[in-house]
Amino acid sequence: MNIDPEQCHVEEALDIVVGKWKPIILLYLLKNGTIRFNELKRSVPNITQKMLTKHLRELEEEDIIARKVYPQVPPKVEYSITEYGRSLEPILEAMHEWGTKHQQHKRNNNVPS
Amino acid sequence: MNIDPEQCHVEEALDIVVGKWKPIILLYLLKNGTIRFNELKRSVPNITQKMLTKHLRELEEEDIIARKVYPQVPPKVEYSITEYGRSLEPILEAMHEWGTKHQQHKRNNNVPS
DNA sequence: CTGTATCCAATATGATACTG
DNA sequence: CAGTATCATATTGGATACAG
Repeated sequence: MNIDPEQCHVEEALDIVVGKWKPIILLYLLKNGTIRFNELKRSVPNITQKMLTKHLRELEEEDIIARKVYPQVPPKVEYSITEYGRSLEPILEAMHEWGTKHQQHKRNNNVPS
Repeated sequence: MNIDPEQCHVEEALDIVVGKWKPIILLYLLKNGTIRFNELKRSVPNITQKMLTKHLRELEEEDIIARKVYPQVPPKVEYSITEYGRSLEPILEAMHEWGTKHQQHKRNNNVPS
């Protein structure tokens, strides 16, 4: 470990990825490339419009995703992962793998969830 | 990307590492191996006893850190990272590196923080 | 020294109704 | 279709006092 705790930037990465629905939103965007608002809403069970909008705005603000509006009625808005946003992929994969193993670890040790 | 969003386990990993002071606590433990409660409290500026205790309990519960009590007066309690806890190190390093680059990315694009 | 307990403020999330 | 506005609840974290 060579990270100096005094000047660690783990938080900056966490800020992007933390939020009740952000990981799953990111996974859908990484998987599909481009997806419409309602399509995403249907894909993420139980998410409210408010939270979907909020998370999408935050990710857009950080240049992780792009928002494309088609000026038509009814409106059509497409979201996609940016080139830059794809740099998060290894981290999400690492967390997914660790999380999977952690579930197993807890089962092996009868740790109450 | 080959993670199925429907069965993603990113959350399980995030749960461990999310919390206002958890990353810096983990970094100190990874760096020092063993550290006493008050030493840790002094190392993490502004943290309250309540939050330090809470985070340490949560990490212990997940088998990331170990707590050793020396039955003496005044009490002495040492915290250390477990073998298993060390498996988080690559993820923290990856996030730290990504976070560092992200700060630079934002500066390059004049993104308001 | 290593905690707990209590009360309080801030933030995150949810439910629901409304709009161009 | 893709949002916004409003009100309510839940969770997180902080301040402070106290205890073995």
